[in-house]
Amino acid sequence: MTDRTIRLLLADDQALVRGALATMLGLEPDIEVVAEVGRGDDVVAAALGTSPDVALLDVEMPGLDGITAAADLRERAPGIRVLMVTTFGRPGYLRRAMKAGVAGFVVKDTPAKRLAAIVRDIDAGMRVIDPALAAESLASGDSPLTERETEVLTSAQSGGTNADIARELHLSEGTVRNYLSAAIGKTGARTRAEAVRVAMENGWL
Amino acid sequence: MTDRTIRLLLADDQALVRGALATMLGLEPDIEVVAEVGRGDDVVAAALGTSPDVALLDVEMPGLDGITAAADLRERAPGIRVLMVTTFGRPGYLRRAMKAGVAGFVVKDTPAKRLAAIVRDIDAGMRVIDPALAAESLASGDSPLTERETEVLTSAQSGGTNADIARELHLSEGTVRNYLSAAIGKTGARTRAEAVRVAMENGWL
DNA sequence: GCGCCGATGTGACAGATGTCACGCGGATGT
DNA sequence: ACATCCGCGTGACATCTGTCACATCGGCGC
Repeated sequence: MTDRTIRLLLADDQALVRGALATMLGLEPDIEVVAEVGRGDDVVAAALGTSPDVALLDVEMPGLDGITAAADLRERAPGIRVLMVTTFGRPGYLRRAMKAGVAGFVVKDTPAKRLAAIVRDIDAGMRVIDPALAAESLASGDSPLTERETEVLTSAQSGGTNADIARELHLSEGTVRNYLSAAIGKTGARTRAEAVRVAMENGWL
Repeated sequence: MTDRTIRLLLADDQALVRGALATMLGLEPDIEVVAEVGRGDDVVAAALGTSPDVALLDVEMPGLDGITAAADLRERAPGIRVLMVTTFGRPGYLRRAMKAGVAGFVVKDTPAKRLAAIVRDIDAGMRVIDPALAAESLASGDSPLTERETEVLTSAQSGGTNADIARELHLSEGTVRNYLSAAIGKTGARTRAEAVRVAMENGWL
């Protein structure tokens, strides 16, 4: 098991970051970057074609978000261990990522020097979770919002009126008002805009 | 002038990205990374202490945003040429960055291989502007919002009521309503939330 | 079965929001 | 000097929002 080369798949939508990470990790003698993709919906195909040991996925990607890509990967290529890397430490991301069966989750604040070590740990079968994020996740807990409330809040993000939201979700305007009122109450906000902000910050959307 | 080493200052709040860029650019024989900072308000001090030729600044940073940092740099150390690098191609950023006197502006979608070449061009006195961004900037034009309208919209981002905004900006509630009404009209929106979204997308905030 | 809860809806009401007309003063350009 | 624009404000008005009480219906647990 020692002296083996770790085959790595890299997925990040920002070419500059992707390239820089590839160069940096490629310098490690025991790591070989075998695939680089910039879209979430290219991940599975690249993985099947290059059979990496570890897949390093960004959460935010066009086409398909990293978490969904991770879930797909688990289904189509269960042997590949996934390490999620993300810009923002939204607690909701962590929860969803864990459900998708990822092996590790770190934020981009992690010192660059440590990344190679983390990749090795992941390859060795360890779980690596950013401790600050894990704490945040426990603190913020599960979403208190029901499915409908979440839908309504999501629809409210774009700034439409109750009538707009009602049309979009095929509900009556009064019902939309009720859900929004409930969501506002549960988030401790005083307006819909504030509720949207709070829910987003907690990863409930 | 040839065969000289380009001294580079790197500023990005994400340690992973910063480190990866430093490693990658450090591999170039004619580039030396002489300073790495993660906060906008550390840029000037680091620049004065290490006298770099080129400063590569991210727009989004805690403490002080990259554009303001670039303006400060221009004042305190006018010899240093600034290259802005950013995640999102908000047209407003480009305009403000140009006003701050930066020498180059590229998005993080730029292929990693090109970055070293761009740094060399910047050092050689060239201007490097992402062409897609430049076009977008022309298309979206200058902000139609007055200073006050912009302030009120900015304050409205957090989701507070008119009364909250009035308190924050020391205005009367009626005045806040007027500015918001004007901003809503100018952005073609129908609610404040929509106006905030439109203004953000156009880089007017 | 019975109770509870979430989804859905209605009606009513106070308060917030968006629009409009209008006023005043200061800065700026011609 | 004069017009014009912006900053700042007031008052009035229609509409939208947020809250509450209440009702129906379908699951789900016990």
